[in-house]
Amino acid sequence: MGGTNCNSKSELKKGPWTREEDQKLLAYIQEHGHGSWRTLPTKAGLQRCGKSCRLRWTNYLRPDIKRGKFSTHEEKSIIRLHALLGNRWSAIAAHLPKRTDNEIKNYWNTRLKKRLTRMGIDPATHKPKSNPAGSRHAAALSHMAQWEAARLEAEARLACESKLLYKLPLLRRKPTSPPPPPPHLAAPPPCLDVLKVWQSTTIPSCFFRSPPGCSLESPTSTLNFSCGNAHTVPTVSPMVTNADVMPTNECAWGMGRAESYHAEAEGKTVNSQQAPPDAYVVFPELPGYDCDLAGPVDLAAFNQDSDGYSMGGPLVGEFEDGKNYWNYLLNLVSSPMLESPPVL
DNA sequence: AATGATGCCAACCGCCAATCA
DNA sequence: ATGATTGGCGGTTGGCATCAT
Repeated sequence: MGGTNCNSKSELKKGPWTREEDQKLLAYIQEHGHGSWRTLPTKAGLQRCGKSCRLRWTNYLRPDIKRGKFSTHEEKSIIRLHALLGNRWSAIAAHLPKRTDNEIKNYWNTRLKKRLTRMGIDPATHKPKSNPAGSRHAAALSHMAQWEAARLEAEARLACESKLLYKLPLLRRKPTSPPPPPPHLAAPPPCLDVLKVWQSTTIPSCFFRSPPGCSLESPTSTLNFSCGNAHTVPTVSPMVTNADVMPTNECAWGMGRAESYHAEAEGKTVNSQQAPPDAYVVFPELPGYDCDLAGPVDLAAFNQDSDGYSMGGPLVGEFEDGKNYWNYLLNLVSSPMLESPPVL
């Protein structure tokens, strides 16, 4: 077993790839596509196992891979995505365009994990290891624990509801809406990835069926929330009606019909259109809004950070000067004054 | 300059789930 | 229904580069 088994034939080459091997693999795939990875090495004239070829392609040779230093925003994204998703690198990579899961995993293991550890945060749980009570850090990290608990609760619930949604489309609230798309058109079952909650204020993949013209597809991940080219990452402001809100102990998750959206990229509006008829949005409870959400709600309005990125999350507004929790915490991470561990 | 420690990252390994025959 | 095959994922390792002593 073990995928395209690399152990069965001892004559197969291992170790670093040479330029010649890269060129062979690249040339073959560009001409024929990869097809079956098992048979590819023979056809391409490579003394490698198919699995090795696949990894070399997905992690290194693919033309749509962005390499090099991670930007500050990417770094922030990895941290908060990890807080939401844990070590699900492919899921994280699905939300970082052009980055591979391997690269993100390496970056986390070699840098971000250590940085969090230095701050006294357990990188596995994003909770404080030991912290003096009453400190600003402790307060922040206690919210992190609440967020984590809410995440788990929501994830479990949404996993159940994702099954129901196929049987009970529209949550029994919208009898005039169309049935779910046929299997060949359907997106993956909604909300198994709880990150859609976070995404719902940021990108159109919040729609169960995404609108055209956007993509957050990872070069490696098969978790496909994408729908087109990946040149830009638009900010999308869905308008939601007929929402159901499901409160939990600390926050609430909502689900509503996506009436319309407009997308922005590179600082300007690139389109404005009706949402697909079967598009739905999952979103965190909007602080200050009535849970019944009688009218349309602009999700983009409730939570953006100073960089203009939507931050999402149920804890907005609990911090002074309007900064949301995640932004606050991420600023802690990147703050030079916190390079050393907190004073005990 | 030599050597050991540490950082970094490409690649490998083993497991799992989906698909196929 | 079942076993084999395949592709994908996350954890781990090997080896090179850089830093510290």
